[in-house]
Amino acid sequence: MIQPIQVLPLPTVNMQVLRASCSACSMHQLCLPMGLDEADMTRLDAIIGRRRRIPRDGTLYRMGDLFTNLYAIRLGHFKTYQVDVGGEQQITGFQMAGELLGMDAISADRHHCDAVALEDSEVCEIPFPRLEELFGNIPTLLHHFHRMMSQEITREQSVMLLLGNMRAEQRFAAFLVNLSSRYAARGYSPTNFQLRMSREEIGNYLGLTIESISRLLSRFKKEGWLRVNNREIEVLDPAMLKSLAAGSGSC
Amino acid sequence: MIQPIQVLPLPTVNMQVLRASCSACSMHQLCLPMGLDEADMTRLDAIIGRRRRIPRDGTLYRMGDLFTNLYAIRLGHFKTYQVDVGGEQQITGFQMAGELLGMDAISADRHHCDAVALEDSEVCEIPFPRLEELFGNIPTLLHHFHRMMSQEITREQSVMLLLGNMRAEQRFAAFLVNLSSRYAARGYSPTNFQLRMSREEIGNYLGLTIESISRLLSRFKKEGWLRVNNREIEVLDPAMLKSLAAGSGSC
DNA sequence: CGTTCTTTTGATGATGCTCAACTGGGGTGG
DNA sequence: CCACCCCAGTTGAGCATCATCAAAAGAACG
Repeated sequence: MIQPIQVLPLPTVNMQVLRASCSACSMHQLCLPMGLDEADMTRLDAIIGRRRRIPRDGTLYRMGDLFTNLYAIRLGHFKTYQVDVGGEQQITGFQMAGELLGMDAISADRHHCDAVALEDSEVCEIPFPRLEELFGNIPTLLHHFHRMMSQEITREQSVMLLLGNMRAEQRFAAFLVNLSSRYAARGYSPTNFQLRMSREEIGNYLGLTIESISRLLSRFKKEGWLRVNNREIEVLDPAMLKSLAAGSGSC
Repeated sequence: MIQPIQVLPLPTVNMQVLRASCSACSMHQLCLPMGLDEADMTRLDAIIGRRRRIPRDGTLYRMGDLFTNLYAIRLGHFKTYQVDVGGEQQITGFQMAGELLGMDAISADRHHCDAVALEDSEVCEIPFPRLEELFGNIPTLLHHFHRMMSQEITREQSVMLLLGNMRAEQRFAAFLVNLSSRYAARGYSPTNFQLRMSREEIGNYLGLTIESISRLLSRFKKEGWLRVNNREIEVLDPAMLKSLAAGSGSC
């Protein structure tokens, strides 16, 4: 991916103003501009104001913040989580490049969760009111936007299935299979990748404790299904993981 | 609600062709036409083809069915559930009048779950391609549609929080509080209502067993927080339920 | 090299599941 | 009308899974 050379005049952190361009972005086959022709992509580019860098552990938005933008992840990884009244956090998703953040905020005009970068990341800011104006003129864009929202709904339904019905082993296998396929869709190896999140974050997402995750990793390693080195994962037996995730663990 | 008098010429079940009219529907303040003026509501009415009756336990659509329509519930209650490879079902939601069914199907052009009526019900069929055409002309409608999809996303996130973080008692209290507030929004009593779903379905939804639900009901009754008679619920201590749902159960 | 945070591993225990028996209401047929 | 069945729900006893608590071992960082 070609990065324009930058001269940085004392940049305020997080506020790097770089022209975002969908046509030049390697993610445009997965992201919002999918399927647009040159002309329409230019019109989309015109409303995307700037790219914004978020450092590791930096917050993109917080629950309760006024909703003005959607964010397309251009680079890096994020987590989103809700905080309940008791202060407990529940991670509702891990997002990677090409995915859209903030769709849950449309309903109440305020963000419904926190979004935090798991590593140094970059997003494209998409002012939602201007995007809505574009919808009237580019039906393809609108349709694809609906697909992305719908996809978020089905993704969450799958997590509900996971949290409601699966045992620990199955949850964790499903988690790995999911990551694997998403990396594959981005042209990365489905068998060798880095976990960008801590054991604790994985556990939180899966409704398990950090200790359980650690034990599962150890066991999967011992069984020869994985090679594990800190956050470096090598999947040795993808078929086995898939069958575990499908629930045929004990059969 | 005024029902037009019908002469029924050997109606095929489920295929009752009745003109649906948003303007005459008591749910239009909650449903898709929310906020539309007379003229736009008429245009929406024009594309809504028919009302369809679904008897108790009748299937509105099945996972894998081609996606052609959204459905607005006019009357009655539904459940949606996913079936995993092992044949286990996970209920992903209970829907009531004024709510929209089928939004999860947009992403893949096929339904992603089954929708089944919990009692004799009626829906309005909304052909999605025609709705999309309308979006170009009625920005208010589009915006509200986005709010409804977004609301579904936040709803599911709350269920993830529930399934991932809460203990049984808290889950069940949250479930009751949720039902209560939805009935209130529809002008029904928030303290006296009928459960339309079985104990087993509640348990499935909450990631618990039927026995646990039964025990929780007995305990809530014993504590004096509820009066229970089969599926008839009377909430005696709404504040207590809310505080349980918020996680201050043991404090 | 020490400090701190993350992860691993072990021992113990509680929450909620499984299995089983029983109750009660509603419908059916004698 | 009553006997019976069937299904949904209730209640109890024992147990498994995963959480909790504790301690030690590795990484990461200055």
